[in-house]
Parts: sequence; structure tokens; C-alpha cells
Amino acid sequence: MNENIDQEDDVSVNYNARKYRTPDGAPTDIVIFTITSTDRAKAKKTLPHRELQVLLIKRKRWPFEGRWALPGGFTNETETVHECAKRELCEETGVKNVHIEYFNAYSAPNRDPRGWMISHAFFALVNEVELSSREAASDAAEVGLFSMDEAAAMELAFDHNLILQDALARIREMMVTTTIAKSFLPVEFTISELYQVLQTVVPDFEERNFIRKITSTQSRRGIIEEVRNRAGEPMLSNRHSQRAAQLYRFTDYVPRLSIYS
Amino acid sequence: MNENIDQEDDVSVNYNARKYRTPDGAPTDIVIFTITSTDRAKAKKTLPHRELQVLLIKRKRWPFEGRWALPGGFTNETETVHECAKRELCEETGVKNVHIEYFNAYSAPNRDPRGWMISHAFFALVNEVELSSREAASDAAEVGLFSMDEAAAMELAFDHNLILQDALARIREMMVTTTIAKSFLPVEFTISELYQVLQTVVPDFEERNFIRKITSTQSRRGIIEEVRNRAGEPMLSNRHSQRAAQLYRFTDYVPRLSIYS
DNA sequence: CCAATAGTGTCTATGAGACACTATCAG
DNA sequence: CTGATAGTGTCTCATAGACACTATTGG
Repeated sequence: MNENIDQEDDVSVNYNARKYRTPDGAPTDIVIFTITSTDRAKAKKTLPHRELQVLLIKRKRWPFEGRWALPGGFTNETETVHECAKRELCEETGVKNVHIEYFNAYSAPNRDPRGWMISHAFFALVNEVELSSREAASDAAEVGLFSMDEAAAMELAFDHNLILQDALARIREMMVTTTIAKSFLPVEFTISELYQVLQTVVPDFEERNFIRKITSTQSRRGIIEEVRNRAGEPMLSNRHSQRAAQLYRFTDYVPRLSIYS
Repeated sequence: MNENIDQEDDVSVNYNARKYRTPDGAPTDIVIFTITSTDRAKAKKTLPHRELQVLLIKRKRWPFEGRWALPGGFTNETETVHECAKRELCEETGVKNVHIEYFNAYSAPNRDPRGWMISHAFFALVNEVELSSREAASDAAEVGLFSMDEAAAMELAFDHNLILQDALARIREMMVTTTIAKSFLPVEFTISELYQVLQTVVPDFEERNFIRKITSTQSRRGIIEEVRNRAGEPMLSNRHSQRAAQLYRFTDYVPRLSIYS
């Protein structure tokens, strides 16, 4: 047991980490979520079909050669794991400045055949429009988007099935408690789009009077605001409907939730 | 740059991590919070003065010898970082089965003079009654409880000031969105005690009609329940007051919060 | 004029928030 | 009978939740 190195080691300025078994790397794994919209085959304008998907890459090397895995890579000594994750995300998808967040460490012994690897897991939320250009550029055989059902049915490399499920649970919770839904929406969106995105990530989210609560209650006033043009007229969109719908955008307001009030 | 080792390395079953710069250890740091109660010097029964405190240890070795630091230690290859944190918590305080939770990784280059150390930070919530026995046993000069103000004013070892502030922000948020307040309370408690604990951790938490909301509104019904004896009579406590107060306990109910409903 | 989306009217029951008020009881 | 804690009465206004209803407009 090499616990308490810093307390039970002999007192020495010449601390030498090489005396101990040390990790064989500090990998990051990034669960990249996106929501794809596919137009339903109808003559009239309709809301698209949306699906939550995760980006996976096909491994070309041992270990788990040929298996699908979460994108990621090894952290350098000169960067933080957060910087590493952002770098890997950019390399994999070409996007920057998206919502990326650390959520857990995976450190089960033998989770990686290459050695003692404690993985730092992140999730990222990427808008499909930002992802689409990269999709074409990549080798389609090696990068793929999969629905949650598809991914859950696959045998991913390492403990990536577990990481994916944990990430999914996390974003489901955050989807309704924070404003991260904005990552899956254009800056200006309609209430239906917002509602659809929420339902796509959290299937059992249901609010029958959603439009009223979001637009005409004090407590939620401030999360989103109506978009108006310079003349102060409401801006509308009819991209999904005959009747034009009011456009909204998220504000910077961060609501405080509490189980006690 | 040794990024993407697993993809850009030559194909080889004889992967050798020693070819790369690897971390020099996988330390954990544990922010152990407790709430102390000290009776106010009064003749009559009063509510105690409560204060949120954090447990720190005085380092005996290089680096940062003599400085106060968060307790923690190095993870072994045979355990997860979560197991390591629980082990260290038990060694430091003697308590098991308390709320301990992972919340972030600290990986800034050069955060540790001993080498490349990515620290896994946990916070733990320990009831003062569980901590009191250990307090006497420990060398008082080396283990101490400090208020948030005291600790923030100290120059802690490593980046432990940052870790402490992050942990504090996290438990402040969780204190009002989850039922972790139970960690600082006896199993059976009065409404005043609960309210006091909430205010101790989150100073700007204020609910003037707290007792009504918690006891007589549908939406919160289920978080706590009245304690009754076998005969079905309400159990009361007068430990802090002349007039006896109803005792409550937390249920297993986990409320779902949402900014959209 | 239909289908699909957008949005309103209206009702009831419940809760939020404010503030004054009563209850208990050791010292 | 005072001080400290515990808890209630009562008011107004806002909101939740349900459900039927109207509005818009391309095809």
C-alpha cells in the first residue's frame, strides 16, 4: 500500500515519484451529444423529428481494435484535463466554444488493458449545424452518430457504455434544471422547438401548459425573452408552421432552484 | 505532444506506457465539512450557534511543510479514486458511510512540486457528533476545524484554497436542491434545526414562512415526515425551547426540480 | 377547407408571501 | 411575567393544471 506517500515517506526534499507505482496516463473521454432533426415526409410544414445522438469513433488500434468508443485522448503534462478535453473535442468535431463539462472520473482497476488509466469524462453539447460540416470531411466509416438506443445496444470499448449512461443521466437532469437546452437550439427559437428539444432529451418531460408557464409566469420570467426587431415589433418564424410563431432567446438569467421554496 | 497515443502510436500489442510522460501519482483531496453547534451562554434554552467548518491537517513534510492542507492521499492501483477517498476519510475522521461525493479534478501543470499530479477532489458531510470522538484522539496541533472565513484567509498548501471554494459553492447549491442537509442533522430533527442548518451553509437562504411551506404544501409533502410513536402520537422535542416542537425525519423521496415547471 | 402548429379563455384549487397573532413554559 | 421558541389565522394575489376554444395559412 503506497497510501499517504506525502506523510509516511521519509522526510526528504528529494521526493522521487518514481519510487511508487504511478498511473500510466491521464486519458479524457468526451461524450459528445447532438440532436439531429430530420424533416418528416409531409407536404406541409411540420416540426421535424428530433433524436438525441452521441458521436463515437471506431478504434483502429489495440486495445479494442474495431470497436466503437468515445472520442478522447491523453492529457499532456502541460495542460489541464479540461484543456485536453476541449482540444480533443475540437480535433474530433471542429467545433470550439461549445458547452463542455467535466462530470466524473473512471478509475476501476483494469478498466484499460494498457495499464493503470484514470479517465476523466466530459460531456459536450453540440448543435447539429456545427457538426454537419465536419461530418462530411471525416471518414464516415470511422466516425458515427448513434441514437441512445443504438449506442446502449453496442459493446463499446473500455467502460464506455457505463460512461455514456452516466453522461446521459447527467444531461437529463441538467436539461430541466439549467438552460443548457440552448446548446441544441438556434439563438432565436420558438416555444415549440424548445419544448421539442426538452422532450427529446428527457422523454418523460411533459408540461401541458408549457407555453403559458414559460411566457406568462413571474417565476419563469427572465429565463427567455421575446425577440423584437429595431422597431420593437415581435419577430416571428414560420419555419415549422403555417401560423407564424413568436421567436425567443435565452437571457443570461440563471434561476435558483430549491426544494424548500 | 503525445496526444492520441492510442491512435497515432504504431500498431502494437506491446503497448508500452513507459514511452510517454505519465502522471506521478493520483492523489485525492477531501473537503470535509461539518457544522458545529455551540450553546449560547444564556440561562434559558436557546438554539445553538451553528457554524460551517472544514477539517484541515497540518503538513509535516515537504512540500508545504507546516502549512494547513486538505486531507487526502494517493490512490493505489488496486482501488478506485472513490474508494481511496472513502479510505482517507475514514483514516482522518474515523467515520464511514457518510455522504461523500466527487466533484472535480484539479490538473493545472505545476500545481504540485512533487511532479505531475492530477488531484481528484471530493467533499464529505460529517455530523459533528461523529467527528467529536476522533477530535479528542487526534493530535490537536495537526488536525483542526476552521470556519469558512478562517480557512479562506489562510494560505493553504497546493491549490487547496481553490478546491475549498469550489467545494463550498457546490454544497451551497446542493444544500437547497437536494436533501443533503440530513447529513448535518440527527435522524429526527425540528423544523428550526433544519432551517438553521440551511442558513448556516447558505447564508442568504431565507424563507419567512418556512414551516408552512415544508409542512403544509403539497409540492414539498414527502421530503420530510412527522415522527410519531407506536401509538400514533406526534413525537416532540424541547431540546431548544420551552415549548416542545414536532420532530420530523427525511423520507427517501427525491424531489424533481425544473426551471420549466 | 383541412391539417398542423400557435396561442387564448376560463375555471378551480392550491400556494406564496406578508404580518399579526396565539401557545408553551423554564426561570 | 418575560424571553425564546413554536406555531396559527387570515388576507391577497399569483400560479398550476385542466380542457375547450380560437387563430393562422400553405397546399
